[in-house]
Amino acid sequence: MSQAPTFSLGKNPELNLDATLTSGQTFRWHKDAAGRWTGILGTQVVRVSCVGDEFFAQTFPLSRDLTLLRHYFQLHVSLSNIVQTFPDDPLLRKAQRKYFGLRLLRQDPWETLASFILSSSKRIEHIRQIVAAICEKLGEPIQALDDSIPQRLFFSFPSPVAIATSTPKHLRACKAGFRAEYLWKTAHAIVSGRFDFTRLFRLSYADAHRALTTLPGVGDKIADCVLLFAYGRQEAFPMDVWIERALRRFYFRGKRSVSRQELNQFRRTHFGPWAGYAQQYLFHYVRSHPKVVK
DNA sequence: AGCCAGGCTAAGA
DNA sequence: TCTTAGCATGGC
Repeated sequence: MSQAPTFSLGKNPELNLDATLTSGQTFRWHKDAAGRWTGILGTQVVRVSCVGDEFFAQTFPLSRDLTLLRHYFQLHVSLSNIVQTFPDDPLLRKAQRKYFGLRLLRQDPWETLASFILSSSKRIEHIRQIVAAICEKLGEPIQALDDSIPQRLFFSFPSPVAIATSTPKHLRACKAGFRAEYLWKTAHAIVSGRFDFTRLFRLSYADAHRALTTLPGVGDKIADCVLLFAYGRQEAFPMDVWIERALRRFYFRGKRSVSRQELNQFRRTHFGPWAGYAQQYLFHYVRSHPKVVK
């Protein structure tokens, strides 16, 4: 058998694969002993790595068109320009210094929506387990016929139809718990045409956010995750327990009496035009250094 | 053993 | 309009 060729996507010093792929925006990438990352984009298995400043990729089956990867990693986006717009405070300075190269991905809307419905009140490691189980049970098998891939069988992310024609009971067998009914009902809303997530691209942030929260299992936080990680809406600032702790501790001196509404007002105004990016740096930093907020 | 996790929903104040 | 119990599950 053969080995797939490796393509260069050029030099990019603004790409930190480890930070990007472990920062809780995506749940299906795996790192091998050589430091390469393997993931699934649609029905294609891809393997990426950085050597020095150079970004390399292999695709299975072979594809010479790397447009998909460039789009997924948003390689045209200048991180240094973005980081410049962040407010200047000690926490953000530390986060961006330590994890510079952390990029927001542009992921598939349905996979992002479904994954984050499954994410609620779960640790990232466990979200990965649930998503993996759902893909194995309901996704389509993908063969990566290449000698250099140890695990040759992968699975696509199950379509809305696949989820909808499954059952909540089946989804619970994937350890989805109480999120099973949410995912199943949301899949039905999409299959039936009651909800069209391609339409969201043309809506304002506020309207898209409102539309998403009509879905079962999707509230303010998950809507923001979907808008940020799949639709590229930089205003979205997902506030989970970690971000909330960080805001209270570092921007309100740990004052307990700060209301939720004050925090909302703050996150919408303080972080500038790339607030979503700032949020991702904060999140990854405090989650990697839990003691600074606990 | 008890607590917590990239929350949401519905009931009650 | 705002708070809060309840909801599965696994890891520490």
